[in-house]
Amino acid sequence: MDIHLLKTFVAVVREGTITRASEKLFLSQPAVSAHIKAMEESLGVSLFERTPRGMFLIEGERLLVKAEQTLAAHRDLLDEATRLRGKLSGQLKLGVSSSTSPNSRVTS
Amino acid sequence: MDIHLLKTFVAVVREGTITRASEKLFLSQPAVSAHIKAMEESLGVSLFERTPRGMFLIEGERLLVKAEQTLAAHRDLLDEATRLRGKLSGQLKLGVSSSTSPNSRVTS
DNA sequence: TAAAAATACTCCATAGGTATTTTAT
DNA sequence: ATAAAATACCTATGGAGTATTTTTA
Repeated sequence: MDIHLLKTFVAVVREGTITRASEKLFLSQPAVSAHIKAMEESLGVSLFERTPRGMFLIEGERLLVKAEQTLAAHRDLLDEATRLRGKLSGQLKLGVSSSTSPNSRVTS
Repeated sequence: MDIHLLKTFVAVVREGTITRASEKLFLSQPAVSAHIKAMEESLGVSLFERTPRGMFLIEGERLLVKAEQTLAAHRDLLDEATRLRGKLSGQLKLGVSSSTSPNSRVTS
């Protein structure tokens, strides 16, 4: 499962409609619809009640919490990577290396 | 980022070589190699020291912990989904629904 | 009937596999 | 020389978009 599915899930719950969520996420409406469908299928659970007014979570409060926790942990991971990037930079081949030795790694 | 990348990352750290990790993960060696590469690129950090003996984490203990925490949170999410599945089953259209009303949803 | 979601379709990017080459002790 | 990683190449699947249809209060 991709982290993006979780982001979409949370966005749809928050926004209440797939259409509004798709705007916030800068995705098309069908893409968001597909995310939700993929998530429901991979989890084996119908998550939402579909109505002409939008999407309503079925019994999914805890699932929402777990999704948010997973996203938070992933954000922490990214933050840690940023920390590392600062710490190690200079010894890495970042982006365009102008004829740098291919062996530019951490030596200690 | 896909959860699978994190699983691969953790497996490579644990096993010490991409080759052994690939066996545990039931993936080809190049697939695992690509996972690591993708992860390093998306994070912008070189995670491993490559040697003919295997892969060694560079300064990545905390990153490993964060990856494990994210995986744990995701596992919790899956568990919660299983719980929900049990709770809601019977009122869901699962697999082959033999001429069931399309309105078979939770009513309360 | 009107808003919202789902479907159909097309296209391209990506993921994974096998085979091979490169690397570094 | 050897175990391990990286690369090359190919194929198939999936993800995203636009356009359209279906749904239901």
